[in-house]
Amino acid sequence: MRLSISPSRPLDPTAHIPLFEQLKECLRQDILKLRLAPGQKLPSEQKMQQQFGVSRITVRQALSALQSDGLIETINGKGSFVTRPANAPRLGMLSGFFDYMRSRGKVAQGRVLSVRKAPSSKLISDALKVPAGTVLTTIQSLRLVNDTPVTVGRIVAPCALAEQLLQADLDNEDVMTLLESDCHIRLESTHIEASAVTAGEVRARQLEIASGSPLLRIRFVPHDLSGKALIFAEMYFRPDQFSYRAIIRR
Amino acid sequence: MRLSISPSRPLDPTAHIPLFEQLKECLRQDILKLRLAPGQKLPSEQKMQQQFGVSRITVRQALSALQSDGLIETINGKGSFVTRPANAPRLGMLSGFFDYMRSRGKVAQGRVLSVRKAPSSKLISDALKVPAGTVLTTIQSLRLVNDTPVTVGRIVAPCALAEQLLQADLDNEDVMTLLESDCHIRLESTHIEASAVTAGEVRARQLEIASGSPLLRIRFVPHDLSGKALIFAEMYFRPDQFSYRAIIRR
DNA sequence: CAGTGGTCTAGACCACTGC
DNA sequence: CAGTGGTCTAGACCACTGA
Repeated sequence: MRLSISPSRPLDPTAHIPLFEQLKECLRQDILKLRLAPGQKLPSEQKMQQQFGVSRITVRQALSALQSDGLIETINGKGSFVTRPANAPRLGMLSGFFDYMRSRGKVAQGRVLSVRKAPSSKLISDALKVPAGTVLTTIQSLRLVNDTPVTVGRIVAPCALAEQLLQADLDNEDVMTLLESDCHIRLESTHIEASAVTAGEVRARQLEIASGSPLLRIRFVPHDLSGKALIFAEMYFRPDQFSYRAIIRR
Repeated sequence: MRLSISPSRPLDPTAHIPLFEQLKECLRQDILKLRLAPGQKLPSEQKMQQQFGVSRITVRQALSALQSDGLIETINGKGSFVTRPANAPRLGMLSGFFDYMRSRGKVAQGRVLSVRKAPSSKLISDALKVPAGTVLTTIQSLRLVNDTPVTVGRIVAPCALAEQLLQADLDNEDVMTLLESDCHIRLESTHIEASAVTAGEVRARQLEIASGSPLLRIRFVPHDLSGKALIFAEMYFRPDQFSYRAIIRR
């Protein structure tokens, strides 16, 4: 049996970095690099004391920090476990469009309209912090609830990531959920911008409303734990069918 | 010298509640009830050890919990201090409308249009969790940036709180900021709903746009640390002048 | 029952602050 | 310099889990 943890004694008491920080960072890397997979049990506190040659309080200090970062959860009498990305708190309602609708007994469906590769515009390369003109994949999609169109939008992502998303169940799950569950990415924060626009000819037809109607536009850019922007998503909502809700803490 | 803390020995080792929890709750109450004012220094860890008869680690466990709740901040070599509400992290951009505009070199002004008392509608009594028909005060206001109208909206609040807000500088500061700084309320979370609507005659005239233009509507309901809803605010923004931005973590 | 995390103690050394 | 928080140790007892 091998609960793999990096080298048994990576800690350097002479460094100017606290031991518990070193231990935390060590475990953090194990988790991010999937050496410790989601759901997996960490070694017991006693094991870590011996393995790293530190006191229990130091071990617990590291675990406590990881816990408040949402990377692990500890259960009394059982142990500490790597959290599954899907367990992470919801990023506003946006990550739960499908969940939200389904929980209200509505039938939600998605449909990919088109997939294209093209050099990125300035708006998007700024948001994703890639050089202007980088070739990115754009996925256009439509979502319906009870056969009524609710939102059209696009996801712009690096081609490799877009491939992964397209192989996943983009028709029945939210992008944010897929990033976590299928792409094994842990989201740290999401930048959101909300505005209102007038529906043009194309979007009006897609959403089955009169051209000139108001639409709620939401752009969101999720970032992973290292702070990297992952995708640029832009959705246009029929305001009579959906409003965006979020709870912002502190 | 009197660094007042509730009774010197409120802790009950025989209770089924951890000592650090009891100490935390004790300090928390002191802070919420303003026995410890914002900015004030807490007794040193050593003092608290003696005063409450617990070990230093237990004291630190309580302080650490208060710190992650945002109630205190500790500074090496100086001590722990009650955070000033204004120091609390911003609740999205909404709490910083004026700050945001000013930081971009724009001149932002507010203007109270009207103040009225009336029984609350269902929408609002649901949001504030007060009985339907409770008499509340509604404050209508307009905000301009560089003499261009940007947003009209209303704040609905219990009459006592509305009085406090009206006596404060509602023309130059955000409601959320005033709740913290002038009303000494600590905000814990804010529920936000964003949608898009068509400007009617009245709002179109107020915002100096064509009737029928799209408007961004944002409703927000801030809650204090005890979970009580404080006010109901609804703002209509000209989307060409302002878009709502927020960062949602984890 | 053994293994696990939850809580707590007493005591130590260090780095930082301000006088 | 004294006072403060930051880190760390060794050891203890408890409550919870699962075989």
